[in-house]
Amino acid sequence: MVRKKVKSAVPDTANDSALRELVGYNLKRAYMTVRDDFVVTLEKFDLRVTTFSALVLIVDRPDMTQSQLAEALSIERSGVVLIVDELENRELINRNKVEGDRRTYALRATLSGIRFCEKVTAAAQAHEERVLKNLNKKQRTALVEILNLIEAGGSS
Amino acid sequence: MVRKKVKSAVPDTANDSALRELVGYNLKRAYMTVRDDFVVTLEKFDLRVTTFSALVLIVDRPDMTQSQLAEALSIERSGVVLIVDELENRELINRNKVEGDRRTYALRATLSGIRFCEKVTAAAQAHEERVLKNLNKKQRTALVEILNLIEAGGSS
DNA sequence: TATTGTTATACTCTATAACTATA
DNA sequence: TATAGTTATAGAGTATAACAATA
Repeated sequence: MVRKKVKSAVPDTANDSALRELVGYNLKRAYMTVRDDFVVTLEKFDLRVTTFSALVLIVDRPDMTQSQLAEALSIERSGVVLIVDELENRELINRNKVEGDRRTYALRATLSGIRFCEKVTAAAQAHEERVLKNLNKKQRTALVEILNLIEAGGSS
Repeated sequence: MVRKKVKSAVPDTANDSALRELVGYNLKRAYMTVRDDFVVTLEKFDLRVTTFSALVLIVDRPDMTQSQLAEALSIERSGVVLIVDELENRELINRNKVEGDRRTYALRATLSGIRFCEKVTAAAQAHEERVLKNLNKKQRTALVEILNLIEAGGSS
């Protein structure tokens, strides 16, 4: 049977006006919107968001260690192992020996890793255009500035 | 041994400048900052974020159904069952019979549920003050406006 | 046939803890 | 003693799929 309201005091949409009073709720909703589209974007490259971030960080900063990567990604070292394993198995990065400290690896992107990263980054930029199409340049700048103020407040 | 750099071309902090170019990355970082503090805030009430949202929605809109709640929370109906179970076990809400459709429940907060919700909401507002302390009134308004533009773009 | 709520199960992501090898 | 990386395991949170009751 098709849903049919005959008479009722109850509307059939939720009322989230109280939650909307919280900035955090609006932040979460927008974040989810962006993330959902980004996840779909990265699926074409068989990448998860964190794996993409890891690759970009390694490309951007050759010879970083796994512990530094864990710190940057805000995850545990044990989680980094799996991510680095995958990137290495796909020959996008290498674990290189470090002279003077045989405990650590210097992570470095391969040539194909760098090229791959460039392609994915282009797709990420297209994703951003898509998902931020309602915002003009000034709004995007203002948004990032405010977001960074929030992030800066978290550590104080 | 204390970590001691003698000489090295490699800085010991990560470089996320490439990721910072993506609005989504800044959005995620700020979201994580806010969420982490909110999770701690809600722990005192033995609530998870989604359970809190569910309670507020039910208080705000008496007699909504579980399916409507699932839609509003953007989760599956099966997940709502567990959340409603918990809220009901804690006597914060009731599952009431609906005349004319014996399949559905009308969810309604109890008196103590409403009072509890008010207390948690006050704590949530204090949390927001804390986490948004770096933003003035104008910035908060601008932020929500821009976030809502992003969210609106997701459905188009 | 379609929908609501339910259950059982599986999956994704991450944390925790214990371990090794090195420092 | 402390640190880097590793492994095994567990937990949180959610989705999927199948089901009974009802529409």
